[in-house]
Amino acid sequence: MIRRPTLAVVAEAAGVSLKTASRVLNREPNVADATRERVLDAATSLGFRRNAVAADLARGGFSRLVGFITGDLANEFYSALASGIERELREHGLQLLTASSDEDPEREGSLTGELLERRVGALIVTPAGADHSALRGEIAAGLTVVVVDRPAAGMDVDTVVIDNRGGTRAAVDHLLAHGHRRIAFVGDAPHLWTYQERSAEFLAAMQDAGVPDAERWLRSGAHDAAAARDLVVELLAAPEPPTAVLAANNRATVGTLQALRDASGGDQVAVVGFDDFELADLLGITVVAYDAVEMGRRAAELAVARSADRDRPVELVVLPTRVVPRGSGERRPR
Amino acid sequence: MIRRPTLAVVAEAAGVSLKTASRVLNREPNVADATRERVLDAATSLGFRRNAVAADLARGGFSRLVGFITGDLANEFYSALASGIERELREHGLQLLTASSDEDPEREGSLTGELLERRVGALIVTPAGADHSALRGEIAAGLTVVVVDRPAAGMDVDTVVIDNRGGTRAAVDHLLAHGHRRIAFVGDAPHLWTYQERSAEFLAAMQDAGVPDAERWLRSGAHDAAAARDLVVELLAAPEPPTAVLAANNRATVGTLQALRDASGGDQVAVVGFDDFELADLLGITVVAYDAVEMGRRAAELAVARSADRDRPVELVVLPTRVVPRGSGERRPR
DNA sequence: CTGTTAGCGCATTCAC
DNA sequence: GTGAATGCGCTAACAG
Repeated sequence: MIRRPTLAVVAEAAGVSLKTASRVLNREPNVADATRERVLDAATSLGFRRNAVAADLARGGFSRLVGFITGDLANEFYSALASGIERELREHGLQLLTASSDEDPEREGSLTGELLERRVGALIVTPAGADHSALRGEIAAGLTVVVVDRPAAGMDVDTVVIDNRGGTRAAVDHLLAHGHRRIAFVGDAPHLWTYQERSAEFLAAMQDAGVPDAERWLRSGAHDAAAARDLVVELLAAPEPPTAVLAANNRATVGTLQALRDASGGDQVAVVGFDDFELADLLGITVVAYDAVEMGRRAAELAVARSADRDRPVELVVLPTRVVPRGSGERRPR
Repeated sequence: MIRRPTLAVVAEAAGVSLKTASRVLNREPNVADATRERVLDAATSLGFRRNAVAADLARGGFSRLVGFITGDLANEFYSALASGIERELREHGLQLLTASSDEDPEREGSLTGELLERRVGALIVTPAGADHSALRGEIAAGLTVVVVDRPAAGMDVDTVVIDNRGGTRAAVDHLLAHGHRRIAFVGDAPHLWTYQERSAEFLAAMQDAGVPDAERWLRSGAHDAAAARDLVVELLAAPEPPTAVLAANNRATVGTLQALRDASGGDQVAVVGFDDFELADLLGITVVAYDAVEMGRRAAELAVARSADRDRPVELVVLPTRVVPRGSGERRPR
């Protein structure tokens, strides 16, 4: 285990002071070309590599790391976010530190702590719980926090979300335009902000279309595909079965498709899913799509901007969605 | 922007020396209970948070960070890896630093540099290129490197891969057992180690089965779904069209399915895909499956083990695969 | 059980 | 253009 050369060693080898070596390696001006080259030569021949840990400590304040606390890295939505975040950070010479909360508020809290110990310059969070008192204190202490996917209740921070209401409205209108009236909404946990937004807009759109009591076809609890399937099976067996289903997220879509595959006449039921997925094209599933990578990129952008200017106004970025027709959403009721 | 209290401040508030405060906060023994409590009280009331940057520097050597260089974080395979890695690292008090190489060897090199500056204790890499000269030097200098998914040519490091040959053999045998002889293999870029393993075993298995000239049905270049589709379309139009297709990765599987959907009689062709995917179940696609999260976990485990014992023998972990029959692989030739 | 003395590797004054 | 001195916040020997 060889010891890495330090700046001091490089400086000595080049016959200059530590500070001059530091200037060269940080590309600072006011160094004679000859000196610069001597230092550079010494550095490469010694295999010097700067120590970012020491540099960050010396500089004081924050490190050049940004933390990302996500619900579940293995979920394709969150990994798309991470990908966009990482790409944008890199442009600014920042590195990404990721951590999974497993959607557990308590874990989210302890992860926040660990990342803060690392003195991250900013924290990008997909809030799991409702209580962010810990974070609030940190923000007061100067921490940059950006929230993605869902707003953090009661916190005045930069936020990036998609246009949940617009997407839902467009999906419902799409189905209405194809002649459907009995449209079901299959959503996940009622306490999620995205559920609330989407379900509320669903009801509003139905009401605007003159369909009374749309609550009949409103279901929640589809936190996974199996639960969604059960909900759809039950809907189909009810007195007034829906002729179309709006699945409120990608897991709900999978469950819906499973239920329809198994049901007699299931292939007659129209389906629109929220969230695009790779095989939707192959399966011919109409979806409400948006760009998750861009979402991450924008979040990172906001984090960088606020770190540079703590006094800028808090921003709320709402990304557009669009309906992508692929067949399943264009079936007409019989 | 408030200044965080340091250990020294906490110590003073508690009326003890810096070192004693350090002992308490690091849960070291040999501190009187009364003292311990005084320090803890001071720490919490001051809102103290240890500075991991300073701690790592003082400890010297490496930081408590582990780097992961992946091909593309947005790809579900890599994000599953990342998820497994992160989970295992957390158990050991380590944090994960992720970076995407975009499968570009040059980028892989510069990312390696950046992570090393951060003094990561270990590097987990999905090697993009063939040249790892930079890494080799670092390993000599004491860096722990673990390689996942594909071995790094000419480097004697801990490695985690799946049983590509066994999986391929099982898939071919599965198709043979269902009566197929004209089996096609649709693989991605020929320079990829996984391609070489899988294609070689495909040919060997065919030969063992007494099918001559299986090269007729061997294709490469399916780096994305569109390319795979073209390859399959061409295969089906040839004089001796295959009655079954073994798609060598998840993108190839998608392309194959697209081609079969569009071809007349395509629904007669059997399909087995390498790599499982969420909707394979719904689509009834038989696949060669394995556990990518576990793969990441094992890699992290190896990284931790080697960091603790630099002299342990280099390990090669080969994870099992299994054929999951779902219908598409059980069709018999007509 | 507790405190003192030195650094870790670098950046940052301020001189020269 | 260049350098000497000082400190970032903490850990690590040693002493007491």
